[in-house]
Amino acid sequence: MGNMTTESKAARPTLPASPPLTERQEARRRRILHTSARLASRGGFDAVQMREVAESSGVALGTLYRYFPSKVHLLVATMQDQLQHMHETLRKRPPSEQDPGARVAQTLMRAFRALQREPHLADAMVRALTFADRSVSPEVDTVSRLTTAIILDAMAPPAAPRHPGQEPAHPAAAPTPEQLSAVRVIEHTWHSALITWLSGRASIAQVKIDIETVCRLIDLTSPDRER
Amino acid sequence: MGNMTTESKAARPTLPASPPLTERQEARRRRILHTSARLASRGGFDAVQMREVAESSGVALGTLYRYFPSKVHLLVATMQDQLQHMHETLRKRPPSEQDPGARVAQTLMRAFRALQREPHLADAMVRALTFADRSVSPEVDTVSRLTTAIILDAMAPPAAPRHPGQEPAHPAAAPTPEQLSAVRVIEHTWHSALITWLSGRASIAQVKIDIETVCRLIDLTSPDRER
DNA sequence: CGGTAATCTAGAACAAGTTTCAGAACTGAT
DNA sequence: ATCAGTTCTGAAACTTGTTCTAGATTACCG
Repeated sequence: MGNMTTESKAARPTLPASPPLTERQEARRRRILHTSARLASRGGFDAVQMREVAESSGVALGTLYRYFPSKVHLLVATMQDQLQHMHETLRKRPPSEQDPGARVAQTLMRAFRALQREPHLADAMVRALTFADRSVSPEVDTVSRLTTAIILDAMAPPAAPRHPGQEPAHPAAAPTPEQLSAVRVIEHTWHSALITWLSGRASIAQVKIDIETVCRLIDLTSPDRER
Repeated sequence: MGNMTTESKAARPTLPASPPLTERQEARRRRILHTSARLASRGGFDAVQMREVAESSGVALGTLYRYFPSKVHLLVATMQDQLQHMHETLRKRPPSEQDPGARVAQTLMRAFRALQREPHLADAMVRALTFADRSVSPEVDTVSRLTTAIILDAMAPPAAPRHPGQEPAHPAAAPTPEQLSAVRVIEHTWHSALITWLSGRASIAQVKIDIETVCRLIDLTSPDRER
C-alpha cells in the first residue's frame, strides 16, 4: 500500500491559497480531477490508479503527485469538487417541507439519490474520506464544512422571494451551539450510513430511516416552531 | 495497495463455524491476533505489516493469508477480539446513570476512554472497519452486532440483583423498532466521531458532546420513563 | 503402521502506491 | 533575448499488500 502517511511537502494547489496557479496549471488540475472522477465512476476506489490517472490526464506521474500528494488527497479533492456541484444543484431546488428536520432529511435523501446514480464514484470518495489520516485533515475539513453548509442551508427557513438589494427578513439566524451539535451528529450519521450502504450492509430504506431518525434532533433543538 | 478486493476463497477460521480448529490452529490464530494488536498499538494501521505479523507470529505468510484473507480482515478480526474484551469489562461495571440515554452515553464515553489509552490500536481498527469493502461484510457485521449489544446492555434498566435460578423481573424488554433505529444512529455517530477524533479534527470534548447529543434520541423513544 | 489429503513453510513473483532523479520545458525578471 | 529558478517529463527504483508454487509436515483413516 506504499506510504499513505506521507507528509505533504509539496505546494498544495488543492487550496486556492498559496501561489496562484497559472492557467495551464489550473487546466492540469481540472483535467486530473476529471479523470479521477471518471475512473472512480467505473470501478470505485480500486479503479483510480495513480499511473492511469496521470497518463489519462496527459501528465507525468511526478506531476500528479505534486498536485495531489497521495491517492487519498486526490479523491478527497474530487469529493470537494463533486460536493460543490451538489451544493449548487441542491440550492436551486430548496426542500419543500416545513419543519427544519424534515427539510434536512429531504435534502440529504436527495443528495443520497444523486450518489446512487454513481455508486462507484460515491464509494471511492467516501472510502478515501474515512481512510484519510492526519496529513489530509485540512482537505477533509473542507469537505466537512461543505457538508455542514448544505445542511444549514436546508435547515434555514424557506427564504421569502426577495427583490435585489433588499436584505432578507431573517438574516440567516445564526444556529445555536445545540443546533451545531445536532448538525455534526447528522453529518456523522450521513457518512456512516453511506458507508454501510456502500458496503452492502444496509438497504436504502434503512439509510432513509436512519437519516429521518437523526434529523429529529433538529426539531428537538429549535423550539421556536409550533410543535 | 495490492488487491484489497480479493474474494475470500479460503476457509475462514474467523468464524467459529466451519471445520473446528485443532488446538495448534487455535493457538496460531490467537498468536496472530495478538501480534496484530501489538503492532497496531505502536504505529496504527501502517505499522501492521503482513510480513512482520507473519514472522513475528512464527507463521508463514501464506498461512497468515489463509487465516485472514486480507489485512483488513485481520484488523477487523482484531477489533472483534478487543470488543469482546471491552464488552465483558463494561458489563462488570454497569453505568450509574438513571435515564437510558445517559447510561448509554456514559458507557460509550467509558469505552472511548479505554480506546484513548491505545490510540494507535484504535486507529488501526477503526480505519480497517470503515475501509472494509463487501468481501468483509460478514466480519464487519459481527463487529456491528457486538457494538449493538454493548449499547443495548447499557440501555437496559439496571438489573436488580437476583439470586441464581431466579428469572429477571423485566426479561430484557425487547427494544422497539424506534429504539433500534436510535441505536443504529448512535453507532453511526460513535464510529464517525471516533474517526474525526483519531484524525485530529475533533477534540475529546467535542466527541463527548456529540455522543451526548445523539443519546438524547434514546430518551426520545422510550416514553415509559418520567419526564 | 502406511497412505492420502489437507495444511504449513519458504521464497519468489506480481501489483499498485510512492519516491527519486536527470534532463527538458517553461516562467519571470533583468 | 538571456539567465536563474521552478515546474514538468520519463523512467527506474522502492515498499508493502497479495498471489503462487514446490516441497515438507501434519492430521486423519483404515
